[in-house]
Amino acid sequence: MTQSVEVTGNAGSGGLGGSRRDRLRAATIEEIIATARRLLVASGPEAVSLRAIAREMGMTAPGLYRYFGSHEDLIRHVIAGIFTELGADIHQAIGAAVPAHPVSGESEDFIRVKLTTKMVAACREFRRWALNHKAEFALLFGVPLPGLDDRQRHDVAQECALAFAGTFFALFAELWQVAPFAVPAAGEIDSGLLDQLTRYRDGLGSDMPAGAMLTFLRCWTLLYGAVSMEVFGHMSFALEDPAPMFEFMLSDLASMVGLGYPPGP
Amino acid sequence: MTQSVEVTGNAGSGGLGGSRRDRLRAATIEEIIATARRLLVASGPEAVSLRAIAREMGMTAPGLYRYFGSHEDLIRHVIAGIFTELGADIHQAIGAAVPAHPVSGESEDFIRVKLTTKMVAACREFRRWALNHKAEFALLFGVPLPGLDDRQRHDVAQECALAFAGTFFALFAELWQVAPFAVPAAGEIDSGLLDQLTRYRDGLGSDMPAGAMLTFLRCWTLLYGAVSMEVFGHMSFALEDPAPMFEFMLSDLASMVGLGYPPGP
DNA sequence: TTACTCAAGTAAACGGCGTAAACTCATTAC
DNA sequence: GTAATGAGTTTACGCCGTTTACTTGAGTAA
Repeated sequence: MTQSVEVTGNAGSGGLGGSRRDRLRAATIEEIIATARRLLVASGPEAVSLRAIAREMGMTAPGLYRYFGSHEDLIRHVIAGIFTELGADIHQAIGAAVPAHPVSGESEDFIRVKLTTKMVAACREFRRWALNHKAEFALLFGVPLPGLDDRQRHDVAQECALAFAGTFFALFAELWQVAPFAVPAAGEIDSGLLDQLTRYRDGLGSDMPAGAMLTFLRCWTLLYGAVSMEVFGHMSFALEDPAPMFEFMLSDLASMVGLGYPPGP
Repeated sequence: MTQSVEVTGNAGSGGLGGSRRDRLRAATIEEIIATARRLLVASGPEAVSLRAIAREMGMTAPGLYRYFGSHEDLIRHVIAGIFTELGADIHQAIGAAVPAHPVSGESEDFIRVKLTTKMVAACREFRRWALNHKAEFALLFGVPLPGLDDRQRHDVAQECALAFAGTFFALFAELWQVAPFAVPAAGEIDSGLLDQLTRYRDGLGSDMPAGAMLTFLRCWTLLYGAVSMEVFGHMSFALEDPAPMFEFMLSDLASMVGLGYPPGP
């Protein structure tokens, strides 16, 4: 599932090649982000310094302030790019899981199986990507940059994060439309929570019941927990290889959306 | 549930008081760790520099190398201390949730309710502590220090993390012993996973079935996911106040161990 | 008492970091 | 032809972890 959107060295440098650019052309935001990304992948988060990026591009650190207001601002753009790429990657994985075009008149059971396959593929791809891109995953889903306390303001990264969530949500919504499953009734949900879920749903322009939104978040929590623990090594106190545990968790997840045990990988 | 084990300024300084110590007495490892901890709480993770710690103690940074091999080594000891404190804190919360001493001849239902209460109290306290100690939580449960790739070696922090897990596990084991619940049968579990679970169980000296160990880890994954997402602000894309969602997740968790909907907070 | 040892530091330095201010210089606009 | 501007550079400041070499005071053996 590793596709062309994934990071490639010096993306967009237009044939200049090599790590040092001549001084005939100005740098572009995209080049800077790509360079930062390359450093991140190659040498980890602490290697992504303004000085290192500038060095890699054959310029000096203060020059980067023409393009970004601060180091954090630059990193935020890197994050935004990674979110977008991850979304596309998972989107493609979903498509690749069910290669055949839909045929009108398919049985409901068949559609259900196809959706199960898609869902499972999306989750597996999320884990696979995370394990293959630990530094990037940590940047997106680990401790946030701006400090733990401040509210997130409108921000490139937040925007792309929302778009990424949309990738999963679209699949979930499709599943709900085609093969509705049991979700908590509105009466079972705390009224404050119900309000928030309704707002969230309306913001997404969906018409699913609040209980379905809740189930979406429950699924996401479970998926996030399992993948984060594995990537960050917080599961290793118990399991040396968490892969089969992830598969088991997928069945928990599938049962939450009324699907059977997922097919093997 | 905030108790005496929580961080207090200049813990263990033996009446010296103030931030500058005179040079009549050597520093102790405990003092250094406590100072680092105070900086962490007061000013966040990036404020915990050797220079800042030393400054706070009225000495210079290289002097700390008498006590720790590196900055990372020091932080690891800080982490170990926080794990221990968190374990004690949750242990106390469990005790406080069911204050009465056990009476022989209690009905099984009553015991069950008591255990539900304990379990829920432990989970709630974990969340409460995490939200009140975000920087510390991030250090324990966020992106690990040594980089994402290297295997964890035998280490103070890992040791204390294991002990911390024991706090939850003891409760889980008690629950299982007193009121066994349905767990996946050995036949339903992937054989590789089964092996790992058995090893993990044996390492803990327990005699629960592997399926119960699996359920323990499923519960922990869910709890970790919910709390991490909230503390790190990764839930705010959907919910402004994740508290009622956490309560709902507690009911998911309770049903996994055969308990009813938990009583309100 | 004196000499020796050694733990517990300090001082200075190295290279790296984010960032600010002032300056350079080629391209463009008029 | 000249002024303005974009895209940098130089220099500097104050942080950081870490290393090396030096100091100092307490304890100890003779």
